[in-house]
Amino acid sequence: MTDTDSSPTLERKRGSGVKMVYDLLRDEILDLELAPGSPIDEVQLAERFKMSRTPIREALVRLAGEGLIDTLPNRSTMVASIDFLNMHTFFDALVLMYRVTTRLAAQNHRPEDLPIIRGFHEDYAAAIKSGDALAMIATNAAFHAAIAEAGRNPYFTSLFRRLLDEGRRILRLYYQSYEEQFPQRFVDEHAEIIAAITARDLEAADRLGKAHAEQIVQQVQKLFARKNQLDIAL
Amino acid sequence: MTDTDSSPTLERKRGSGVKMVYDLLRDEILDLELAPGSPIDEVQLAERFKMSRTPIREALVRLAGEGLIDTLPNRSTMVASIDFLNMHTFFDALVLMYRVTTRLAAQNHRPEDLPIIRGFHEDYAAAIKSGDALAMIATNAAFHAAIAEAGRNPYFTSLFRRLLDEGRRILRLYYQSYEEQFPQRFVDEHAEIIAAITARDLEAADRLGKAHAEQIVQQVQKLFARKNQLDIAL
DNA sequence: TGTATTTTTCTTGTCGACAAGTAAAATACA
DNA sequence: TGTATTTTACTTGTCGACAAGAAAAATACA
Repeated sequence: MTDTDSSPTLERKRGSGVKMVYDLLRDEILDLELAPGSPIDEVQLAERFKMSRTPIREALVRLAGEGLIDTLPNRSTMVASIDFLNMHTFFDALVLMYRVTTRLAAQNHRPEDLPIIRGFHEDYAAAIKSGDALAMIATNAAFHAAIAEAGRNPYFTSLFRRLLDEGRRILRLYYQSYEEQFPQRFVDEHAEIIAAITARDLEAADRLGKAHAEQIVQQVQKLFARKNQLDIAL
Repeated sequence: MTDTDSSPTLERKRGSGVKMVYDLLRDEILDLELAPGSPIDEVQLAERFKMSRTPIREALVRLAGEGLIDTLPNRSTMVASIDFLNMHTFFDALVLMYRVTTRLAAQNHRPEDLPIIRGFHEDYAAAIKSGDALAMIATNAAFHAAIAEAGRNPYFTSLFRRLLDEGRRILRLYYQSYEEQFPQRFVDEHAEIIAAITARDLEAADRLGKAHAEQIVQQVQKLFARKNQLDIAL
């Protein structure tokens, strides 16, 4: 039974290997299961996934293209480090994309987009209630990604997704050490944003998106400052 | 002499093959030497560059990551087509990035950035004078990319580069059929932008960047409309 | 003991070959 | 002649093996 079901070698469809490796490594990187700077070994991955190095390599090339891993030619490849010194450039880009995607969603959304957005909104509220930090991070990102999709500008959406990914890493960094809650206020702000989008109120969506983004940035900076303080104290 | 110098097979350094293929294909795609939708054959490229399919493949994966080629699994891979229907999303993103990068350059540039920007400005003026459409397109993109670099936000810079690439393709599309000149006005606007950046005048840089971008968008839309008119007439 | 040089080891980059999957061509059939 | 089915041809995806480059280890030398 288990023999035929989970056959040890190959029961994989032809191009699915790379996607599987790509998705899994991506998640492990974003959840900090693979620490920034930690080495990535091709043969090790090949053994782990029971496939040759070729598809592994393809997945790594893709991850490198998105800046999630760094490659030193002829030497090693490792998980991209988090650039604390230039964190402000990240915040700048994040705030602007929150604004733009929310505004565009108010302008371009279609009726069928709203239930999807509301669904993630409820997931987020549930995550807040349960106090599951990882779920908060993930559902918040999904909520805003859905809004961006409704804005229907693939250039903004792809940059925004990249920023949300990077944000997932950064938040994970803090929420693994400190049991901190996202304030309830964020849930209310999400509700306001949905209302502005539904009403097609561009200016309100813009303003709320900006304010919400700045709240989140402040929250992260507060954690950042406190962590530094503790680090110095220890 | 020529035998040892240009030895027919391998005198290539170890990781340089992919880069060469990547750069060359990228240029051919952006200059429309490879038409959108035209097929890309791996073995053909392997023969052309006298290397195995592996490095070719890696270059293609990278190009696919940047959206320059589309891959149909198990079937074919071809040059990405230009999406005329959603051109406005491209223009929206382009205008915003012009604004943001120009503003940030006014804020964050260092003294050593200015000569580089001025250099591309002169190249652009020369291209306008000589009437070389391709050089106009290339030097204009280089000018604004340099400004973006001076703004020192890698997230904006990378999106902006992607947009400038796509713009290079679109402009190339029109300037191959119509011998049109970029107006002299663009040169003057470039000079104003440099002045605003040098003076660290954020608001002026923002305003000029936006106005300049909208000028360019208008220019393209004018060509676009005229082409459609001609297409209908024929 | 400390430094320079050689050797070894380990990782990545490239290759040629084969297998899987798809589209086109050829064949069979009505 | 027109359609369904089989066969062929061609392209991509994967594999195992080998070669090049760089770091680490070992050796030689002062």
